[in-house]
Amino acid sequence: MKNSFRRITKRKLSRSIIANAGLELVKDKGFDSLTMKALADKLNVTPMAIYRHVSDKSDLINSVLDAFVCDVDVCNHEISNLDWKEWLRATYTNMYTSLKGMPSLHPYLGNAPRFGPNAMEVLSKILSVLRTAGFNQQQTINATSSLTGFMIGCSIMDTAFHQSLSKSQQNLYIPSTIDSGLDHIFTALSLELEANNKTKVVS
Amino acid sequence: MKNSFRRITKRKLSRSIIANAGLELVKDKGFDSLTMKALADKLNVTPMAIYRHVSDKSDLINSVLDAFVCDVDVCNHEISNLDWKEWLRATYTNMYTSLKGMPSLHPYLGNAPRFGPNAMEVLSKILSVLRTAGFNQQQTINATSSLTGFMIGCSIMDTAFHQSLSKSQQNLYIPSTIDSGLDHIFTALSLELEANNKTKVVS
DNA sequence: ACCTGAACACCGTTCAAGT
DNA sequence: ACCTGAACACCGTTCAAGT
Repeated sequence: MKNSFRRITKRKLSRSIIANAGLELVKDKGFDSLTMKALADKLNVTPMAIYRHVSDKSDLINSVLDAFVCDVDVCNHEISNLDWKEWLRATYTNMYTSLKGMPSLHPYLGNAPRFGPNAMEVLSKILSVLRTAGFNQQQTINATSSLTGFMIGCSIMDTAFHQSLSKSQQNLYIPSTIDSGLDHIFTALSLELEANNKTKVVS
Repeated sequence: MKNSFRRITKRKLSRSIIANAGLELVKDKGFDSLTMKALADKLNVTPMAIYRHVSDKSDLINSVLDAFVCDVDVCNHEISNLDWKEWLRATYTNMYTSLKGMPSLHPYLGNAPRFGPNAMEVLSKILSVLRTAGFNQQQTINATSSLTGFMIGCSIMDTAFHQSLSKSQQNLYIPSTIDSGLDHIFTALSLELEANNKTKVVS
């Protein structure tokens, strides 16, 4: 009785509760609003209470980013039903769309964030899809780097491009979707895979 | 006499002097060291003197970024001597190498920076090379977006990837150069161009 | 173990004042 | 026109103290 009471009243905070509250804050009021004080107010605690669960602000940001990855759930489509290309297209398009919808997170991406557990899970799924498709280890790393780099850069660039053009240029600019770039990469990856299969038959 | 005296003693500051001092500060002491106070100390003025030439901190950052673009001079190779692919490869490799060498600038890239005059000059050169090569307007925009997005994303990712792997994984990880990704994109662009030329011949 | 309260050094930015 | 000096609200973070 006494124990269950303490279990309820204590431990109001946890790393994941903090991360999700932080994500909500960024969602609602943007990048700059994620401060220790604002987050503490949202959680009805003192700013210092947060430091019991995250080591510092950059640790907080990393866990918010990982909460975001978990939230958008980019890999919710079945692997088995699609070939590698379609699966990757769906996955990266999901990521891209999610990121574009949340430009407040962009500033964090440049800060060499550490991949959290959720991001790592997505990453390992991508790697395994590529390996299963027939790419060797180095090709898999290169492909993942190309795709991920392109997806992130593209979502950042689209925003930057648009802001940089003068008023008169803005109606000229048709924002590029991520599709054409993915087409570029997939075309090249397919060729790479064909070459792999040929040398396999020969040897 | 009096006028020339005033011209020398006054106007110690200018937008470009401030931008270059800011760039030096970031170069030497990293991202976090670019504060109004530190910059003012470097220039031997009061923090407030800077506000006469830049409107606020984000304006300062944009001008520092543009000073960086000017500094690295990515387009110093001749257009005429190379075909479009080689010229673009050289340009984007230059940018990538410069950015990798200055991770302190990465955080700014996520902040949807406004392209300054120097960046705009580079951008227009790239666009013109693609148009001259035979791409239509939409293809040119798509290609530029692919290449630039990939280049930026790749330099950010490489750093993030490396930091995220555990110690035991780190020796497994071979950092992907930008080359393979550019290969991917160029392969696809070449196919696109071939298709363009075919339809031209037909019509 | 978990949270609070007071304090610290620093940040960007404002305003009125000097020359 | 260009720069200074003092002040303001806010930031992340520390430390010792409470329960």
